[in-house]
Amino acid sequence: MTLADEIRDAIASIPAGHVASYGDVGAAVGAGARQVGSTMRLLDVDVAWWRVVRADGTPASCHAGTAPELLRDEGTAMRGTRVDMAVARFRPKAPPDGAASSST
DNA sequence: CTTATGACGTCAT
DNA sequence: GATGACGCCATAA
Repeated sequence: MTLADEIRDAIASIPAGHVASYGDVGAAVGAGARQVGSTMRLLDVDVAWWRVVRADGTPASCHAGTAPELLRDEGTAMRGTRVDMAVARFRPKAPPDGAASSST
């Protein structure tokens, strides 16, 4: 099990109409915010990356132009071109004790 | 082993 | 509200 797998699982658990910040996903997998983004790009995970936005609701920099449209299509609460984190914010799960270690 | 980069986060200006 | 700067940790070379 690697960060990419943890990240993929965490993002896959995000319901339509909601989003999670890289920080939330990072915490859920026991990693940092940047690790989520960089690892995903490098691993090319096939997940709903558009449901993963920055802490302030701005879409990921590499999809900053397409994410808002995908989010609105799912009924995500939006604030202009950004996501209304006050409503659409979703936490994949609580910070596990084994995700960071991935021993088992 | 070290150096460099990054789909980020928060504070200061 | 937007931009600049530093810190964070994992991955690649």
